[in-house]
Amino acid sequence: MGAVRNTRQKQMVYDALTRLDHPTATEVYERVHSEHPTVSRGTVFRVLGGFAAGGQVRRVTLADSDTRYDHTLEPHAHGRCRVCGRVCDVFLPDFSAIAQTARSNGFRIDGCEVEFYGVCADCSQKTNA
Amino acid sequence: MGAVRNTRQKQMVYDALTRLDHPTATEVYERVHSEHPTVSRGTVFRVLGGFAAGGQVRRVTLADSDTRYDHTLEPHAHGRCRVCGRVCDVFLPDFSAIAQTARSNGFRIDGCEVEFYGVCADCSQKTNA
DNA sequence: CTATCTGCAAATAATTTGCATGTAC
DNA sequence: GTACATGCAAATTATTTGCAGATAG
Repeated sequence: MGAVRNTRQKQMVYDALTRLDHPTATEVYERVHSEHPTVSRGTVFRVLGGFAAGGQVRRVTLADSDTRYDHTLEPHAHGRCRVCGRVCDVFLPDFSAIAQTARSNGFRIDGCEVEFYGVCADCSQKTNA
Repeated sequence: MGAVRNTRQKQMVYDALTRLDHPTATEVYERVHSEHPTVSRGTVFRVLGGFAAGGQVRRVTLADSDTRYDHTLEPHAHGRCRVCGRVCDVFLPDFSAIAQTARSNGFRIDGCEVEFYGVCADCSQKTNA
């Protein structure tokens, strides 16, 4: 009981996730569905939810948009470009100093989600050219 | 043209916001509506959106929940307690080191939203008591 | 006065869910 | 064979929007 099964749909969802850039569930659905029209919306949402619960993918909630999914598990923050809207990965130095400050506020940190706003490398280049 | 007007509804929404702890738009609506049944859902959503656009309040998007609103404008991060679910304010040391690291990734930071997960002071105390 | 705002109710849009059928193991 | 997974379509839920009447300045 409780055994998670490996299905074609799960493989297709995971595959689409790796080919897309921080997609929403609907974007994953559209990608999978365009290639395999029998796959349903409900399945894509359920599969992504299962992946997130199982830790195979990371669920990302950023401001002003739907829930996104990220196949990169290495801890990292996200940057939202104010010009093109793209979501970029931002790797950070370690958080020990922050965790310590938070602890002095009484909050014991064991995980985090960080979203930065700014301008991505591509847009920065175009603007300054 | 474009002048923003001061209305009773806006005052009530702002007042409810300050009395609630990181509420969702629906929670603000329920609070306002319970005291003034004529105020509509649409108005509360519109007023909160206007406040956020005007910078009078901060819109906060955290994982696994609806959009929340925060009347505290001083820059700060949020902690989500894994025990009681409460959203706590977490004030951070300055981000200059992080901003510099991000810049070396090509992303120019000009704002951020941070959510930490962990255990809040109250729950920490109860657990260890 | 008149541009902005509000109330209402209908429209959107993301996500969830019930149920009968399909299929991994 | 059987428990878990899927497809479908309906249900939920947060949020948005059109429009006619109300009101702030």
